Amino acid sequence: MKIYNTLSGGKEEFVPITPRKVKIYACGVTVYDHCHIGHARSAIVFDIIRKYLKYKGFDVTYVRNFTDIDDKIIKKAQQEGVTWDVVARKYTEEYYRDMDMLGVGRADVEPKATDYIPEMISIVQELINKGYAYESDGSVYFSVSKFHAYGKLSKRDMDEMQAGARVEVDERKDNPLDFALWKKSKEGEPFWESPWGLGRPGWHIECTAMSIRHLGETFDMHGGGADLLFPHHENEIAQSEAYTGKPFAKYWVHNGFITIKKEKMSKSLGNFFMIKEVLDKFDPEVVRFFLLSTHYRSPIEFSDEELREAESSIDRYYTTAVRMDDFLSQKGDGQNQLSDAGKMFEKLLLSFRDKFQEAMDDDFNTALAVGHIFEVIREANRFLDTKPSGAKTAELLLNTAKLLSEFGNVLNIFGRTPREWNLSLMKIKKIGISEEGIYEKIRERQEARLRKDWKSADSIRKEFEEIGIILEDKKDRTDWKVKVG
RNA sequence: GGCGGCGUACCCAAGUGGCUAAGGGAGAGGUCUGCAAAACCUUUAUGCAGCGGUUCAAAUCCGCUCGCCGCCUCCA
Repeated sequence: MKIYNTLSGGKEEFVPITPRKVKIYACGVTVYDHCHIGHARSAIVFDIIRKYLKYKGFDVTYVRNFTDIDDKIIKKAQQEGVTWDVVARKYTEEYYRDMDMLGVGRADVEPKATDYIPEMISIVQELINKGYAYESDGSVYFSVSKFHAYGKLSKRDMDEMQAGARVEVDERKDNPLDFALWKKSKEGEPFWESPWGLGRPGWHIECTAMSIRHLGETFDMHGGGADLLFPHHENEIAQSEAYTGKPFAKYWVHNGFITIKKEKMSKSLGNFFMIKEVLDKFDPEVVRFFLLSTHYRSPIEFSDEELREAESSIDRYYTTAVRMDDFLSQKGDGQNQLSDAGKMFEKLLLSFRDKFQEAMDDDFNTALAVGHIFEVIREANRFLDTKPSGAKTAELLLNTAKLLSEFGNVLNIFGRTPREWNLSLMKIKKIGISEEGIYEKIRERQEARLRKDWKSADSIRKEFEEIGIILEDKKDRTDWKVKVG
């Protein structure tokens, strides 16, 4: 399989350091505020990458950290008149709530920066000993000029960056590009004891400490949002490789941004949607599906309209699932031959696992994979339209359902029953009728239909339509579903 | 200024050298249906921002132009 590596700027054949094992470190969130949908994208992307690698048979160790001490947390704590750890705890809990609602799985290890202070201090000390870092007025800085490969990830030239002069000049630094490994704490700020006095870790050093501790000095994949590329990941590489003398992460994977009206969603622009407010209007599966319908490296435009389209797509799956379930719950008539249409469908079906994997093997092309899934769905519907029957057909449709759920498992979609999907839609769209109430009305309408009282039957259906429920008359019953899109 | 990306139908989107340019949504027509819905079929890009070039062959490679965006400062 091929993965795009930011370090090389191209797709590379994926070869794990240890055969069949993959070690992934993804940068998580700084717990100082609510999570927005951009955080969700990153979490979902790496969740799917991890799932697919497992599906392919790799033994995956996935680490995703929390930054629970930094300037923003301290600022927030001061604003709210609480201590930093209260803020960190509050937003960590909120992060978990959001992720649970979204259906994003936990990482195997979810370390917090402040649990690794001794490790960080010892790395910083070693960097000083090796001459890569220097102490200045109680803080410690990494000397960028000592690490000659600096800029290799973000493809930056140190001289040009200095010419850019957008870096804050700090008297205590030898070079404006040097970054803090350890920061002296000011009066009233949280602190830990260190050889350089009271202070706290710089932003980047935590990832070095935690990834090395849990994954080793060199590991397979390091990821995060594209905005972490510089300076965060560049600095991580510098301090980690200077410290160990070994290559840090082999593959660097960065997800693209979510945009609103073509602009990057960000806190500073104020154009962001919190995860919980999106989930107030859309089912979590819709959000996940939407994010997977565009390649993870591309920007993705976020809007209600796009989400409604995603909702319609998912509904198409569940509608087809009902048709397949209906067939499977029927008794076969003993006919044990597949029709010509069945044979053609069977042949086609057999090719789809390869197609799905081929798509995912190509830098996790979920958009293409989803396209293939909908081809299966169309073909399944087409086959069902031929009104097939028999045990062989049942077997074929069972295999179809299994295949779709196999793919769905990897992408974390299609995991529910059609009924669960519709009940969830009812809740989200705030349709004020119970499932019982629906069936009662359906029975009433059924009686009218038997009397051929089409007027009454149609008026009941009209009532349903007005509250957002669609009735489907079938051979032996009437089904209901929530109107989507 | 430096570095990077994008521009594919009405909308979203895959495709990065070679069969009829995936898939979803929307629209129109049809089949089915008491009528619907769903499903299926047909239809909506002789063309992939524009111009030029390389090639037997390009949406796909190269050059230029136009438009949009990102990073270079905390940021998923």
